[in-house]
Amino acid sequence: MPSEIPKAYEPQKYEDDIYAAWEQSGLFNPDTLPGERKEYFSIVLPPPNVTGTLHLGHAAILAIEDLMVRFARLRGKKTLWLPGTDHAAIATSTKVEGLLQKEEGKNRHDIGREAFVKRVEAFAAASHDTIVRQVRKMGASVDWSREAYTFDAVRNRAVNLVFKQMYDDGLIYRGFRVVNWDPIGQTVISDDEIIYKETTAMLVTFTYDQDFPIPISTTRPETKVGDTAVAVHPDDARYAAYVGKTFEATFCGVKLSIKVVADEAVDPAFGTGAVGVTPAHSLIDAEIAQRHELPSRQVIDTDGRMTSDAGELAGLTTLDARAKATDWLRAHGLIQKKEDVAQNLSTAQRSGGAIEPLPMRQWFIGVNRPFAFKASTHAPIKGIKDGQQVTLKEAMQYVVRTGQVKIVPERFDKTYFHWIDHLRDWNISRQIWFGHRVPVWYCKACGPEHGNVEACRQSIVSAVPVVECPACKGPVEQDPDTLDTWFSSGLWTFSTLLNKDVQTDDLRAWLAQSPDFQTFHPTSVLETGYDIIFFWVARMILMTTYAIGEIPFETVYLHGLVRDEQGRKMSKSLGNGIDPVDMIAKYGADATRLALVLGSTPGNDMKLSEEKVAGFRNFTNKLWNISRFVFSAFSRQPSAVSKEPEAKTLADRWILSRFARVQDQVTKHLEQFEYSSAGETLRDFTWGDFADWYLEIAKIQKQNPTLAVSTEANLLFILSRLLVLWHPFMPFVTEEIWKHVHASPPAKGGTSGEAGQRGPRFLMVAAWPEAVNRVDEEAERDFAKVQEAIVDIRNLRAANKVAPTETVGVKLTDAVVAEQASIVHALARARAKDATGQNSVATANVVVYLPAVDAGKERARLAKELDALRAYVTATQAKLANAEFVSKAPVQVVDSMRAKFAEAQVKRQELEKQLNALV
RNA sequence: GGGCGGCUAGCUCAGUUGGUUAGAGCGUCACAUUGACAUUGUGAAGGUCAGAGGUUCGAAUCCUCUGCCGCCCACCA
Repeated sequence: MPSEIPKAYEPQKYEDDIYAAWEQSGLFNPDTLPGERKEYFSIVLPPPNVTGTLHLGHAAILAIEDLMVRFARLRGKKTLWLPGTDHAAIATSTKVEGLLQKEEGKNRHDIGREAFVKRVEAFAAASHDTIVRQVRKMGASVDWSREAYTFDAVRNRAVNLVFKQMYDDGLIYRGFRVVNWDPIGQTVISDDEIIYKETTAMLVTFTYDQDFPIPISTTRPETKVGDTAVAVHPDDARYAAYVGKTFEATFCGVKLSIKVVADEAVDPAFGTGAVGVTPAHSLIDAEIAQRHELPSRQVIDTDGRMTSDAGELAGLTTLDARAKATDWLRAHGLIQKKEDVAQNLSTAQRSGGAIEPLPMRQWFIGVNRPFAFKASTHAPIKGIKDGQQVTLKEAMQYVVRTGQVKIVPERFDKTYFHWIDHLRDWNISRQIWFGHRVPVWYCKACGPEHGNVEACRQSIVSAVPVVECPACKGPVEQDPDTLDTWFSSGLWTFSTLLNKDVQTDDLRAWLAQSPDFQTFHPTSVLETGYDIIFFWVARMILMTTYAIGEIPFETVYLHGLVRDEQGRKMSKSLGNGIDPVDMIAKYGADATRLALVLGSTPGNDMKLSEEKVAGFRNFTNKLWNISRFVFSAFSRQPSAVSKEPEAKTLADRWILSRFARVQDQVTKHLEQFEYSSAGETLRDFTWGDFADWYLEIAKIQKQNPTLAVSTEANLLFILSRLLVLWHPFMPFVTEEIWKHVHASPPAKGGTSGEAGQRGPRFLMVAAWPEAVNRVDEEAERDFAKVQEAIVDIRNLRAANKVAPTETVGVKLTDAVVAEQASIVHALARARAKDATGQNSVATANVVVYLPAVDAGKERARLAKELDALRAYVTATQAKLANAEFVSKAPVQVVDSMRAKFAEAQVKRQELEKQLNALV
């Protein structure tokens, strides 16, 4: 009953119950959505790390995606938002290792692989519940019945199948090369997991020994015991005489055999223009070495210590060795120069360890290797034929270039292509224990690791566990490495849609037997922060186009990162984080969501402050009170409740016109991913037009018996539709108010009757309002004048410049009916006070009359603009008519002149029409 | 070194194909308010749209250059 609606909206009272009711209703599940839904809309939740807690990045993802999803659902689409969590191999492993060290002073090797993995899994399971609870708090309408995990049995099978397929296609290979070794995490990492840190380093210029003719510069003297060459630029005259020669030198007790080679990679202007080449410990040097067939000598091991090949430096850490090597050089008088230089130190994203390039045998995905493309029969990529030879790089570029995958905002296309251009083969094996194990087995008895029986030379790659060597029936052991976590994430859009009950070793057959996949793939939108465009977005495109011949999603929507008031990234260590969980507790999920969506545009970072959230809490309360007024101020006659809107007064015409316009704009904005604009349009209408103006007018209109019913009908009409429009932005408060919209009015005598349901019980499955053609420009113009007049009157009255009985005029067009006079009149009275501070009871005579004065201003403006245009048209006409000019000007110039001219002509005609309408 | 973005009111930001007098929220100030809401209402002040040049009848918007801030990529050893 209206009188029972509390004065202020307290989100904490309602949110949990509403969410529980939604969840119970089955409406999150597309299979149990009401009505016939032909089109689908699907989106996967970027799986939060299972060990994490909800931060503002997640909150932004949830707010925006829930907005997309609820909009789609309200528009009658078969809508799936699929949740899940990410095992985040390295991140989780590192975290648990840290805890283990802290709590028990042990490392993972102390407790062994099996025990360690168990521990990680226990930890993951516990924190999984936390993050999932927090996702619910945000109001996310995800289908929990389909929840997936990147490291569960189904996803593991998918990973193994794709691995095998890639191996069979020659895309996955095992190679021995210089990789990024993280000595702290004790694993290799991919190029994308490196973070560069600005540091200063000592650049030392020296020669290996007294007899060596070419000085070189380095910041890492200790690695020079592994040098096998000195490279110079081919055009460098200083060293031309030495190129091709080999010199013997002894450095720190190591006998070096240094060949001088010429290579384009060397910058002759840097340092001495000569580079000591260390093939084993520098990627660039390894490439030089490959070009010149130079030998490689490893002098650093996986613990970051010098190997026994490092002569006097053997056994030292790299830092100690660096000091010792420098001392050695000084002692031998070989140093020519020492200077500080700025340097970008490579560190591991997760462990922070300084990356040590080491030559190792690892698994890679070859991005430049051609393979026979296998097209999808379900949703084929346009333009790549079945069997066509393509590379992964080409496929990744192709789907974006042809617009089959659209990136919003568009400018990230460039970032994406730039990344692909520089992409090297992707190192997918990791030496950590937590993660999808590389599905490769080696024969213990006769495999390449232990013998050289011909039949066993190949690794045994299999999607299903291998128990014995197919060749010799001997025992096998699985590759100890695990896969990069992004390998499994890359399959996410389709691996989450696989039917877990199907047993098959053929991925395509599996997909064919998975109804969810058939219905919901490719997904409609992938929404995430731009910071993981390479890690995730690009990898999904790579994996999905390759593995199933489909695009993973049609649109990529990249939101900006949420920063604090000083523009810093939110982080725990800085202590500057606004905790969304706190915000929800304090201001409600709706306010938190609004603060994250309004005032932020895709791809641009946003700053968030608590004040902003508080501001939107005020708005949720405003909407609540608007509803409270509408429900309580009227008798709620059934006749009004079920009535269509009726424009009896100017104010009615105006508000219905404005609403029709707003409804249309909001729908368009949402369709175009302009969420902030959609929300702002709605807020301005709701607060500014509807609450501040129409509600005030409604108070007056309802006193007029001939207007009471239609006014109520209009209020209810707009309010109920506003709730639908607002629902994707703030689902909780709108859902709560919705209950009142459809509650029956109190029966005569005071007892409330049976709830007379009209429309669906849940707002979340109400119908998105149909577009209506009710825009009434005349009413909008007239009402604007009334508003202006009212404001003028108030100001004049406030300044006591108008006597209480003075007449103030406002001109309206002929559609004005008698009611308008009283409306304007009453509003002026309500807001005016005389100079003594007393409410002025004496009525200001506000009369609506019809002098044609106020068109003057606008006419003058239009005339001015028109004059300018006319002058232009005349001048251009002359120019274009001038054959001499045209013959001199290039064709394009003349064409663009003509186009502009035509445009100006159209514009001129429009203006003339407008002007004539005013006269 | 290469690329991308930003610079609009005190603060945070909109500004959608170039077009009336450049907008919103917060903040500030003034006024109002017993009846939907003080989590309120009305109004005001506050902007040479970073700078310079160009295209145009007309530029915050398009082009060129410059400055400052930020991000991404590369990694000169």
